[in-house]
Amino acid sequence: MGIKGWEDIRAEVLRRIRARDWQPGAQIPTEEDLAAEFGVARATVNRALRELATAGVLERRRKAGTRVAALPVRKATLDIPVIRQEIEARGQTHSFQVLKQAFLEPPVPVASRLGLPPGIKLLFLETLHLADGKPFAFESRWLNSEILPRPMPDFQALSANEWLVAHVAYVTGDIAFSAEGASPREAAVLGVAPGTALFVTERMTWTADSPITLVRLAHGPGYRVQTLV
Amino acid sequence: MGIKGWEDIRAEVLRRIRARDWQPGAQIPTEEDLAAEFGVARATVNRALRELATAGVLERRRKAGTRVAALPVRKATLDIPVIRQEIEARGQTHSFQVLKQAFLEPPVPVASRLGLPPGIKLLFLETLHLADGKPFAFESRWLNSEILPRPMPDFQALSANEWLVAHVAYVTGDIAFSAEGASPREAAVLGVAPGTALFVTERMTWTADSPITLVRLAHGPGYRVQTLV
DNA sequence: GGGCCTAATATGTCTGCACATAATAGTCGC
DNA sequence: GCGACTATTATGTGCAGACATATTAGGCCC
Repeated sequence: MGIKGWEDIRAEVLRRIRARDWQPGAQIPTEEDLAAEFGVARATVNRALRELATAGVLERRRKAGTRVAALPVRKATLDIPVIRQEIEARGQTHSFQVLKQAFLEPPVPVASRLGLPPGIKLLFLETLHLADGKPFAFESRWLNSEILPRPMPDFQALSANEWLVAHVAYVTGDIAFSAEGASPREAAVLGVAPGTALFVTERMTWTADSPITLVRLAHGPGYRVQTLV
Repeated sequence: MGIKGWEDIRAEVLRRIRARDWQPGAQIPTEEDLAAEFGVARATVNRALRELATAGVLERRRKAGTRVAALPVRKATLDIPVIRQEIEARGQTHSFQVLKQAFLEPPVPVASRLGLPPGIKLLFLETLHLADGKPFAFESRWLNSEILPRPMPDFQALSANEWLVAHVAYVTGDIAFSAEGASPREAAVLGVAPGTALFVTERMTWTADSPITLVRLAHGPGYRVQTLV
């Protein structure tokens, strides 16, 4: 029984917060005090409190101490899997069709978001992803062609996303979600009425030096992104 | 110069992965080897690799060692702020109107998602959130009335969300995002055309023992949820 | 080869100590 | 009282060593 490890300490601290022993905004005892109370080393308490701080439950500042977050900015973590995995996880079969592939000059907003000077040509790909043969998501991708090898990979055979994951350096990037009405083209491709609410995911990725790709994924009705906190 | 702390080690490991010195799926040296190479303690390497593992870049298993994630399931963290903070962060002023407040029997899906037997009455609130006086989001909330004090707080004065944050034990919950067409009522309240694509956030929260609230927030056009990885 | 047990091994965690760092609280001079 | 400096303090990080635990690899028997 009793407190055994940092996870127990995290649980106990959470319990006290939930039980309102420690109220939002209030200061909690120092690491040293807690370490003494639980009979563990300070490093162990530190680990537990640090985890709670990155989860947004606690706010910590040197010298000022640790307090319970007053307005808990909930930090939700989402898993963003590769689209094939996402479909297969539902027990469906993934397939895709490349609808368009061309070197184009990107519109100015795209170029500027990628940090590229206007006038450079990028590889533009339009892909329809299917789950069990039914339209699942419509992908439009701008791809920095400088990172591609010669000859170019065959994106008809392996989706651009998976090729990138396997062959290009691991990337950082940001993701944005929004809702948009289906354009006539999107409506036709996805088989829905124009104006239908689509869930749109936009991802931009880059390496340290250069941008890689800007993807827009439009998902048909019924699509949800879910989080378990 | 040189490696100084766990953050430097994390950066160096990331660099090697990006440079494809260590390829996706490949095994990387053990903590002990890396500690020797960098001239630090194993605990320091452990800290760096652990962070990369929780970020989804590495996969670690006891005895089996550490390898670069083959299909990096990107883990994105989102900040879910209180709506007032969200609006004020844009430099706008938040206000809200309670459009409806009543004790109602919830529809079966709502009751079952909250884990409540059918027939129980819940407090139902409809609130319109405004940013600089313009409609920002439409909130529909089912609230477990058992957790409310007598007399009931005045939700016309303080939004239900903020009252909960301040007065109810810290909660866990899950969040889901989707896109939906505006119902006639939502369209009227938000001042958009019916069928307009709305970005919908659904949150359910509960304490250890009992459910607290189920909220549906419908955001007007232009709303985005963004992540910095 | 198949199945079971055992040893080896990499990560996971803890301790006790130390020093670094940021930020507050207090002190001093005026 | 005010401003600048200094001391104090809580957290942040580091180290070396130890033991725990999960999992694999190898050996053994059949």
